[in-house]
Amino acid sequence: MTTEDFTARARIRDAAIKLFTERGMEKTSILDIAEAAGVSGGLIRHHFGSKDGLREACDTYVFDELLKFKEEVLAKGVANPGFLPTFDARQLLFRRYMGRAMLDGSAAAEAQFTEIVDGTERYFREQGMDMPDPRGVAAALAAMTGGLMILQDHIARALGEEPGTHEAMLRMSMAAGHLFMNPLANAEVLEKAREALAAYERKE
Amino acid sequence: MTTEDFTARARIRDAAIKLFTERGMEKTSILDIAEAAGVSGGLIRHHFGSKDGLREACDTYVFDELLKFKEEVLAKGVANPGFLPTFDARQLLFRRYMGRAMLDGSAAAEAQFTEIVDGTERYFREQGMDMPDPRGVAAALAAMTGGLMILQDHIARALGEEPGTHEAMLRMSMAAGHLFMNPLANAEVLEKAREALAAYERKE
DNA sequence: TAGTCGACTACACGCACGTATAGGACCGCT
DNA sequence: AGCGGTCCTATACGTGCGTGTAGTCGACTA
Repeated sequence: MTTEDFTARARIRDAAIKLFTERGMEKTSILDIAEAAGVSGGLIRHHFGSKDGLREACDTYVFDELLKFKEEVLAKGVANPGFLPTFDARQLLFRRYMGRAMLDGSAAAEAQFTEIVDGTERYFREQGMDMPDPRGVAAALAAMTGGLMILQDHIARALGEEPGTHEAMLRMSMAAGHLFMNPLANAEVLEKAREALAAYERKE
Repeated sequence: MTTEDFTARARIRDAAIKLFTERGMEKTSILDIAEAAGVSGGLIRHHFGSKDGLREACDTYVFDELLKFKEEVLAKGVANPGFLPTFDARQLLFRRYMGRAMLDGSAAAEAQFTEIVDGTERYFREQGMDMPDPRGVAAALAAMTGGLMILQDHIARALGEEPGTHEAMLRMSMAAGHLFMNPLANAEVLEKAREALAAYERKE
């Protein structure tokens, strides 16, 4: 966290990121953002040209911030492949934003996804991890962690926890960690999955 | 697949599910759906009352269809816990629809998520699988598979495959299968994750 | 033939929202 | 003082879209 930025432009951007994340792009009007940022609607146009311009600015900002954080972590020597639990509220928000942005089809979000996959694949190879399709696994992993981010409120609700709370995040992270560190399927289930796949192959 | 339903009502519902899934609820107008279904906009209102009514109808329909499929699978004696690969196009569409619906915050989608978590947790217990927080793991698993569904186009793109094709789905499924059946982290990474978590715990 | 009912269309209303414009307040410069 | 530029507000415009209404057509009933 550098020095706080209290300019109207920054306030608008932050409010937009928050509201876009919570409600989605379409359900958030410029006036909503203006109100949340304590400015007039016109000022948003002045600074960002249009709603789409604001969205692009948010995309690249979030993208850059996440990249910065990643480099920071790497500089510390922690070989973080992207799936370790992170609790920083700001970063959680940004990851969620990216999740939504991917659904709305933003260029920056697509680039971000590819970037994550690239990095994870590289990590797999550097660690000398043995798997049949490293890039495929990296992509699946990125989507899964994306699902955790995007659906975190639903997870909390299903667990009877208050969404966004410390407890909910902790429990989710521990559960995800468990999944990543323990094989889920036993031999029997594995065999059934193989059969199902083979049946499909035969049919088409 | 039972006998096809070619009534205007069914055509509207199917078109709505398709467009809602592809573009999202907000970006799809009633007129778009009407055109896709080959009817007038007014007829949608006649049958479903409002756009929200149409959305609810879609929700419950998709919900029911997925439930039917699940029962079908269970009747066949396949102990499918919900994370085995499924390639049926219709079902894939429905799962994706649910993923989007969860983000838009629909009551039916929330119920569906909880239902999946319930079923998965029950499965864990029936199989006697040993884990510290079965419900937490079930919820995380549901969110992860949800992420795979929702972000499947991005996965395909990152893999250089055409979205929605046989190859893309197969590769994604195999990769996901690999993740579920093999521990991802080695002892070193595991230790680092623990440290990160402990550091967070100390701070807050 | 007359009457009713559901399926369906055409069309107009009203509102919300993105966009555009004009102008005021404040600041730095000469 | 005068001037230009930037930040910011207030307000008006256009339009896309959900909604409401009126009305047509065909099937069924008596």
